[in-house]
Amino acid sequence: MPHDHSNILNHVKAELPKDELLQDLGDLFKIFGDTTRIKIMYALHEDEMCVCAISELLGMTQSAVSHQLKTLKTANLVKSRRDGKTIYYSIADDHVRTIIALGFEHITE
Amino acid sequence: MPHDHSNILNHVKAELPKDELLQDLGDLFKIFGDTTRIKIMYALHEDEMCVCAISELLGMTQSAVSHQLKTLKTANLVKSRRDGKTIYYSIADDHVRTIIALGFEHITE
DNA sequence: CAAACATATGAGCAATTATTCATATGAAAG
DNA sequence: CTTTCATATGAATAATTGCTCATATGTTTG
Repeated sequence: MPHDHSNILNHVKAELPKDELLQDLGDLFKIFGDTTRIKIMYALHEDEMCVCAISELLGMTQSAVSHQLKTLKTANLVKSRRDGKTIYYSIADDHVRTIIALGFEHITE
Repeated sequence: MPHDHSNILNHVKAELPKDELLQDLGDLFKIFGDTTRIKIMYALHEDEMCVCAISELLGMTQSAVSHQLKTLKTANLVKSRRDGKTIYYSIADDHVRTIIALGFEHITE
């Protein structure tokens, strides 16, 4: 007879947030889970930058960077402002900085 | 003539961690970027659990759960101990809890 | 030692996704 | 109003990855 877990299961089930929320949480971290996007966020850590500066920094196509910036913006991780022809991107809020900093701590110990 | 970014670029380049580290950081978050793994980590939030309890909780194959637990363990996000036939998994360190909590904050505001 | 239980693992398939390429939009300059 | 610069976007491709299925490993019990 396989062993029983009803005690633990009932307890954990009560604590576990709704599926939809956990899905959103996964989707959020999925966005952090790409080197290009991490580099972009790290680059914007201190100051705003325009798209072509970012592509130059990363040695990547303007198109590729634009695609990723859109992903980041949709997730409210970066924001943008227009100044004439150029568009400047910057970090949307401090959660982004803190999450990255924590991740950094984890891998560098 | 395209506009120049040498000032910003020099500054940011100096601040940016090495590629390898940023890659590792992305790889770490990639692991948080899956609903199943998020659920597992959340379930282990308070207490340890054995593999079959986790699969029962998530309504997933033991095999699928085992595969994900391996991923989590390789990344030092969970640890395990054996007690007879069963193996209990638990959260490896507090970074995991904090990172999830921060992600939660970000999406629920 | 054989049977039952708990977990791990390898190969394969299906789905997701990051980049590229071509092109579109939008703004300033001449 | 045409050209140039800056950015955005859609479609297609290549690579990654989560799950399934079959099977292996490890542990206890009879």
